[in-house]
Amino acid sequence: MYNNGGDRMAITFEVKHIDKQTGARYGILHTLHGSFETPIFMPVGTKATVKTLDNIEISEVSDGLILGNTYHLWLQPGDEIIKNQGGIRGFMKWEHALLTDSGGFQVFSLSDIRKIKEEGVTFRHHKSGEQLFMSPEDSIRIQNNLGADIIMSFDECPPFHSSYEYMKDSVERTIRWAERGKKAHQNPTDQALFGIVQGGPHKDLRIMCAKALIEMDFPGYSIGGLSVGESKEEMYKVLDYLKDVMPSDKPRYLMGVGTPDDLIEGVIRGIDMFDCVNPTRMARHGSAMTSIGRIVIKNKTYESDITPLDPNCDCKVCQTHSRSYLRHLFKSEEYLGQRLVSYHNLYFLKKLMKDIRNAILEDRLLDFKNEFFANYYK
RNA sequence: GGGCGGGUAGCGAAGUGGUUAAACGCGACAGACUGUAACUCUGUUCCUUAGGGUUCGGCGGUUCAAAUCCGUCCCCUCCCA
Repeated sequence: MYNNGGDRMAITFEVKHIDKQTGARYGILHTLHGSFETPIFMPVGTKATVKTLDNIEISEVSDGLILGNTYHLWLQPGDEIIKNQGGIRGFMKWEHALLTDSGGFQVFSLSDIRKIKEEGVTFRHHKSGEQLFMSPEDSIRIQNNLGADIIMSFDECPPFHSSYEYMKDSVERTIRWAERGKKAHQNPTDQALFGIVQGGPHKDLRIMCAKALIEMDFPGYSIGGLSVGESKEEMYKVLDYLKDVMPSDKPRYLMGVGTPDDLIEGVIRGIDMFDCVNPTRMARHGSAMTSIGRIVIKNKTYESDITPLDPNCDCKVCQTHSRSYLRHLFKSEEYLGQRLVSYHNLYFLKKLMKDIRNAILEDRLLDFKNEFFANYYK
């Protein structure tokens, strides 16, 4: 259908409606394993598991598109093993769509145990200490083996407040790596490779990076290097810089963002796709996302509270269990607590994205935002 | 009845004369968490009107100074009768 050249495309993207109040986009993202309404939130399943949940539950609390991670699956169990079982989809028996991150984020999160060179990144294995090396070509090769519908360029995710000189060098290298990755990509008709825009807080570097990637013509573009410790204002500013630079007919993916307020603000700034570990990590640490704000379910105040986690939620956890019971599960270190709150948090974001999409279709996203924040604190 | 060891903050447990309100662990109470090195990490945890005050089974001593030394009493473990 929308495939430029006549060849099969791994993904196609249609923008169906633009919200008159904010300019936010409603669209459909077609993959070979399902079509998805956007804006969409994608739960993170780093090691081919959305922590604590099984596939049925993941299906219930996602729209059918989840993440895996190149670096972690490369180390364990190894991408060849996964390839031989039909990729991540066959390996974990996930019937829907997948996206893999390239390992670029680990260049940031594992910064103490890695070295960056033009050729690629040397890591020290975080458990064994063994020397590892990943080039942009390696990352793509591994992602070809993992077989996700959407894959990412190998980038450097630099600290947000690196010096301008460092950031410029880093961005230029990330662009070269994107080019190398694109050349190494073996099956672009099955897997859509996205370029990742870096540049920290700098408008000129962000725009330069975006333009260079657009020149290479990727089927979608990611925005990286955000939600790494900078303020929300700084993050929103970067999105504003890029809003009119990024191609309007390609999906825009804001990597690593997933607080309710950031999702709304991101959508308003033209973002179509999000992922984040926040809902599941917070859940495992005993915090719930609710329509009135964050609830730390471990707190003593919920000891005898027989109301549901979120009184406005219709998920099975809120329909069944009390805050008192959930708090008890956490205080007594029972795994079920982590599972139930993970389920609820993802459901909450799924519902939020649904509400956002409806608001866009009805040209009232700004009203929706104001209503949402009227009840929501923190 | 005799002998040994012991009683330290909510619990466990260091400390055997002087920066010791007392290590550390657990528990408790808070906080953090945004492309997952994460069931992880951080802080507080005798009282306080924040100046101080009162502590290491009880009472009484020694000393400039005691959880630490001495006497005595109470309680606990184990062993012998």
